Amino acid sequence: MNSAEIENILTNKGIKPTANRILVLKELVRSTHPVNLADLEMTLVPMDKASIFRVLELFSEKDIIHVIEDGSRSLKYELCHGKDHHSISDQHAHFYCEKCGSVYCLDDVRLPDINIPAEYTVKSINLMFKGICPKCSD
Amino acid sequence: MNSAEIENILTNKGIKPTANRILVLKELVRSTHPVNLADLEMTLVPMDKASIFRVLELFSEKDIIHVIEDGSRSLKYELCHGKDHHSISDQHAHFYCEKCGSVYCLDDVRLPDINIPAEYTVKSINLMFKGICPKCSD
DNA sequence: GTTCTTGCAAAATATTTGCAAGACG
DNA sequence: CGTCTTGCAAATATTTTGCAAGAAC
Repeated sequence: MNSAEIENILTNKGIKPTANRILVLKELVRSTHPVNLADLEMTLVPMDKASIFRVLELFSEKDIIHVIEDGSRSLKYELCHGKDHHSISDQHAHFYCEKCGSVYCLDDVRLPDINIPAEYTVKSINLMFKGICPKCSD
Repeated sequence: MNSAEIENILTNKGIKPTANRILVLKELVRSTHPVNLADLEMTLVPMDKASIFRVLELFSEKDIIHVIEDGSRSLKYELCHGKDHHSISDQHAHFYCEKCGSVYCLDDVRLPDINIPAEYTVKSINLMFKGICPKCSD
């Protein structure tokens, strides 16, 4: 994905494409795993933690990224993969390895049918499996 | 559930039933919603936060309780309901209200079929819906 | 010049550990 | 005694906010 495409995503969501926002989005596009704030802080060295945080907050509001709670005691962020970069159906399951701390996307695990009472307005879904990953069980 | 039964649960799991542990377990039995450390700290006033924490840690290891991450930025604890006070199938979905912070147990939502690769050892599952609860959408 | 964005510093929130005193057997 | 448990205090880890300087338009 080139810079023009990155900027398009932002503009389409009504976000002004500042340098910092492009940096963060580029990094999220590049990432194959969900990443946390500390990860991004290391990758985007010139940028301040608080600024990264605020960009992520913005992206989350605008449904560009998903926020994942994997039990590692730190939030992880991941690009939405949906065509319009957001939909509940886009949300997929994750596997958190309790040993190495890696998070894997389990694209093949279907989210369950949502048969919860209509009075509940569902905005997002998090399905998290925890245990030991293949690498660590060797 | 009376004190003898509470003590039995502990003894059956190989846990010495100290006064503190009985206190915490009783409170968890009484709770209809998952509770966090701060909740327990208020309910069990004479008891120290660190001690509660360590009891919860122990209970979690011994599969007496589930630890739930609902996105509220604080862990919630809930008694396992399984016959033997633990099984993955016992784990059910939860709904977190982003407005009032309540967590509801959605006993009717089935966990999805676990068709993830066999190389992954699944130890626990967290299925979390987030949005607005009936009370808050009125 | 008014609004939006950024960096620095620090606050706020939660979790987790060190250690010595006390309980238990 | 020796081990396990507890309370107090403090360390850690992360997220989140206040504020002033700077950039954008």
